[in-house]
Amino acid sequence: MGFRPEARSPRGFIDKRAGQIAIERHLIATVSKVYEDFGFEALQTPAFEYADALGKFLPDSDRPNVGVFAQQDDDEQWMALRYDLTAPLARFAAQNWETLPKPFRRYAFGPVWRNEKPGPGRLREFMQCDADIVGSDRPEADAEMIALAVAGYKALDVPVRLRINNRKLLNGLLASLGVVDSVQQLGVLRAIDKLDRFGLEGVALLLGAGRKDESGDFTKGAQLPATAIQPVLDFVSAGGAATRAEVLEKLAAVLVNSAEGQAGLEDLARINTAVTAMGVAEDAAIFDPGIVRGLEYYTGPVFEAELLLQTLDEKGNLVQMGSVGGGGRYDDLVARFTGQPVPATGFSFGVSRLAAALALTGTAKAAARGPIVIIAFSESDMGEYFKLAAEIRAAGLPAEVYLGRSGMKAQMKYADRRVSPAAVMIGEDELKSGSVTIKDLDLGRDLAAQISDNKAWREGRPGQVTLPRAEAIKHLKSIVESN
RNA sequence: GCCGCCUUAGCUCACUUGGUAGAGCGCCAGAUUGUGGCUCUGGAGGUAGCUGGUUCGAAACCAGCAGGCGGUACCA
Repeated sequence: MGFRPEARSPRGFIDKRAGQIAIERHLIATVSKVYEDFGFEALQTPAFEYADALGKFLPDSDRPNVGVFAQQDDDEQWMALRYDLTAPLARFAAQNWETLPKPFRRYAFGPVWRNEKPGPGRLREFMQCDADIVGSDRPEADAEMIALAVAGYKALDVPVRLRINNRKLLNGLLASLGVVDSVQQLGVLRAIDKLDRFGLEGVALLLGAGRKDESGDFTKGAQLPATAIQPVLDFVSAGGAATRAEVLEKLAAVLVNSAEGQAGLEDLARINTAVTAMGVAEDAAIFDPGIVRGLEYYTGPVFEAELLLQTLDEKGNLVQMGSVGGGGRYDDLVARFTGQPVPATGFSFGVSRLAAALALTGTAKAAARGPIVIIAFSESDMGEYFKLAAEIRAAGLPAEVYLGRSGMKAQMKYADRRVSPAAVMIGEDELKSGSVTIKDLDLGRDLAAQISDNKAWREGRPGQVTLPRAEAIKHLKSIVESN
């Protein structure tokens, strides 16, 4: 033999087995149903888009794969795998704008790819499930995204708190403090975004000179003067109030001399009225001025879904999951294509992260049961086995004939490993008497817990019955239905 | 991208300051002509991440690279 490749998946990419797939499918099906209930139509767009359609992270010939996975088509045009579902929607909406019913409400799910450093809970290929409204500038459209998200997590039975902010508040704050330099503005927003990780003290350092982290690395701050730092801290601290209306009152006091801030508060007030009308509880969706999200992308209200479950890894360490969904208003995305301003707002469920979190917490246990396994005794009787398999399948139960070449013991082990409900034996004895032997593997496992002697275990044949061939299907059904 | 730690069997890890590798778990088989688990017995499986250097001799010491973990930056 020559070169042998190492069997491994590329970093940041994972294999998903039956259990994980079942969880993801459940999540997507449940969320899709909620989206459809809210009047969103399904849309599927390709994995690849022309790179210029994906937005500002354009690959160029020097650095084609920064952030995205890109390649050149044979006509030399750059194509890239989509990094979210929103950019393809903007492209689709622009391309079909004349004929679409407006406002256009669509949902979509599927994998997205990001070419960046992977980490726990951060893969380079992951699943999203999005709903967006294109063509409505009403705050009530944002309110509906919030109600939709809350309904989605509720349908999934996942405890989540939605945190809501408005970019206009942040812009108003910056304006009232006289922060006009765009680099400094970004610095302030990034500092605020770190609130949940570094606390008020950490944010204060990042707003000022800068902060040194545990590894000794120094992060340069936004260089705000001390007189400007305190108002920012006051602003982000205003989220502590009990109700949405109370948070708005506190923020109004901080933002008195800012027109844009007042406009942002007006948006949030109308959102509050609408979500309250839709029955969204105060603790399910809160206003939190510390939420920032994607810079230079969102233009109005922004949302982030925080998982309220503590997730532990195999070693019992607390896992920092990050947000399990988010969204907001992005009024400039479609305009990139058409030149016409088109307001839009949306929400995205982080399906892969949710699935990972649920798998870790055991909330969704992967009960991936195998098929009924028909033991293969002899070459000459294979026809009998397949005949029975067909009958079992016709009765609506998954079944397979063992197709390896190992002996009886290995076949039982195989059925055990597949987590099969039952093994079926048609050997010489059964053929002669027109019977079948069926072993209930779950029952056998339970009975075995009380048997330590191997001989008793083998000869006792726990969970096993031999009965007339005609009764096989009925018995198998009762076994499957009992677990 | 930057900082720190790490890399030995499929997995988790040992190998007293350099003398060419071991355990547990897992896997396969037998004890048990047609029976999962337990127990016992046996077996397979390693170029010690890669490349180069120091040395009579390197898994161990040094350098570079790759990969992993943690932090940080970025995150549409």
